[in-house]
Amino acid sequence: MGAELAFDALADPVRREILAVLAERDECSVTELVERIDSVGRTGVSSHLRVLRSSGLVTERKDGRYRYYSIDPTGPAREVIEMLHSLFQGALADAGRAASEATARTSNEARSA
Amino acid sequence: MGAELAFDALADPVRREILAVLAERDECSVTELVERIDSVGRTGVSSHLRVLRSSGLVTERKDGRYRYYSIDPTGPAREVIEMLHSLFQGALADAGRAASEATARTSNEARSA
DNA sequence: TCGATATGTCAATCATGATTGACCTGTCAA
DNA sequence: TTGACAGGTCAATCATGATTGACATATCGA
Repeated sequence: MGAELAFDALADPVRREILAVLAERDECSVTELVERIDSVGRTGVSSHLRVLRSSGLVTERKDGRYRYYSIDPTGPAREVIEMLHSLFQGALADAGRAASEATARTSNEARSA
Repeated sequence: MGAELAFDALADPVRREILAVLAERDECSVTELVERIDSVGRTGVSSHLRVLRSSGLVTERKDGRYRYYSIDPTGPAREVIEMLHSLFQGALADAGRAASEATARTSNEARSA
């Protein structure tokens, strides 16, 4: 449910760039973000922030005329990571088991870890 | 890099549905997938499989006239999960300290880093 | 060989989203 | 109060992608 919007939000490279900036700084005003992001202008950043906000990946704190954005890890972000684990970690376990069996039988390097 | 295509591939709900089917079955032919996926027709499934294939999230094994698809956890999938961790786990650690007693009832293996 | 099956590809259509300039609102500082 | 600043919203443009029917290719079975 929430993961739906989150996956969509994560698909855009500009939004991932915004998230990366927010990840290294604790909080960030919109102007700071605009200074950091070169690929789009202020309107674009604002538009992407709306998507990130409504997806639940970031939170907004209003203080005077500033709006401070920060990453919200308690929402769909966790859901997304758990979904990816359930999608890929099973096959990862299978691949690991198959690789160990293969290395046990024949010393053959088929997978690059 | 590889994660770029993977994030894009993961954004579509039909592709996530395909991945979910592949996650519960070990291998799957295209026809099996088409039977499982109702939202799009055979051409759509094939188109989505191409995106998933070129993103590195799935692998293809050809056998006669069948093509068996399976999840590839050794590629960008791992990269995506790691990137999401680096984006959200810092803030998650901060929030987790405050809610550590709340999450004590569920077994979390996130601490085994 | 011939027909049926499995699957990919192409072209066209259609919907969605990214980007931007212009404009509006609210807030601070003088 | 007024001007400057922070930020959102709107309408328009433009690019990208999702979907499908038609066609092509390859393989199996009779």
